[in-house]
Amino acid sequence: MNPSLLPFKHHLNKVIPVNEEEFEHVISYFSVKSIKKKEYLILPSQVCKYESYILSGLFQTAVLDELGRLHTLYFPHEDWWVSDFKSFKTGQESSMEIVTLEDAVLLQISKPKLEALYETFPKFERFFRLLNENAGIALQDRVTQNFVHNAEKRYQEFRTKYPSLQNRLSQKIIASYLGVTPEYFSQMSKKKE
Amino acid sequence: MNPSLLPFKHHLNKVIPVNEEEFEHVISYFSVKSIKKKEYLILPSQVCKYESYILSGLFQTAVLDELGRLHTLYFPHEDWWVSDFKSFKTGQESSMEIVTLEDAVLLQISKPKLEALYETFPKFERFFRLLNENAGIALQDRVTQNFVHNAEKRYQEFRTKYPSLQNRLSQKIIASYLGVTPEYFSQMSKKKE
DNA sequence: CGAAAATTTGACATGACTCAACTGGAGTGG
DNA sequence: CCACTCCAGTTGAGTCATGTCAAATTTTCG
Repeated sequence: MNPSLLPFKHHLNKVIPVNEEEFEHVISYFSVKSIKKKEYLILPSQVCKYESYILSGLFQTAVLDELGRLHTLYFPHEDWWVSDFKSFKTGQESSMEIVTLEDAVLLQISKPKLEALYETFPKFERFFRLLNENAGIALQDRVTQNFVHNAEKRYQEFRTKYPSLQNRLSQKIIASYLGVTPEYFSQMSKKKE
Repeated sequence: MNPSLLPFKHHLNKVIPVNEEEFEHVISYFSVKSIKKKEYLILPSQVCKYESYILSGLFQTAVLDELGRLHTLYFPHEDWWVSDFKSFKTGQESSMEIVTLEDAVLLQISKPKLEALYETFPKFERFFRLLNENAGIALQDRVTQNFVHNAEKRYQEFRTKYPSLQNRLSQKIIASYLGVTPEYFSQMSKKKE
């Protein structure tokens, strides 16, 4: 087995036990893709054709409002998945953009392949069920946080939750995740020293 | 078969084909529960022990902030599910409250029963995977809406998305869903005539 | 080095909140 | 069936968190 795929094997094994033979079977449904910093994985009005496991790299998934402002939903990074799962599931055009913030390597699976994999390896159905459960919890937490805390507290929460991301992101981009303007974010940070 | 269970059978059949025998098998894992208006299905610091399909009724799922203000996440109603799925999945104490806004009848399944059902009827694994996908999409839409629209537009969206709920909810409760105070909501509605 | 982008700063604007007072049902007990 | 209470809803004055715009400064990176 290609040793660069090891993180993916560990990722699977954290959720469902997979032996060597099964792993070879699963991996045959995926393809490797490299993508450079500042390239787009998805642009609005494209259809999301893949679910992508991130071997390395960092992304920003964001939506654009009518005034041209970008709002960041999350920052998918190594050992997690990236896609517009609404567009992937429904086949509709995406309304979000996904851009690479650091050079990345992905393992991609298309929808037909994924559906075939569910049939040939039913454990994968469970794997994606559990993945979706976790994603749902994270999203619900995000809705809750935005309700319950002001921008300053949200920033604190962000720092304690994702300490490793803090120095990989510009202030402008963190502001767009917190839902405030870069100007306000600047004042806010200054105040706290 | 008890005809009052028909909506549940249709609900399943919309996602996975289930014949009569299979349906009898599935239903044997569930129990019926009736709950009166203003009763609590979950209170903060309780553990959520069931996933509940709603045969009839209307709920409010909400979180309380440090200032004692209630923020509504959603309004589960007939032909959908209600639970604190984070607490259900992890076994941790819930941080939300789920209260009945109208008399309700539920079909409940406990975690051990659900796990047994996944084993005896693997199609159910797929059913819950698809359910979770839809829930994730709905939650992501909610995060997006809150970013992109101000309170007034969010109210318009709410009305077009859930026309049937509008007259079943008080203004105070709608305000807590939109993330504004009842006072501000009142002014906002007045302005729009 | 030079251009473009990120960040900072300050003056001003506004969406939304707070608090308090008032109105008007809805439900309850006598 | 009235009197009473209790919420929901309304209104208005004052305030605060956050946004807007524009200019200055610093950083990034080709």
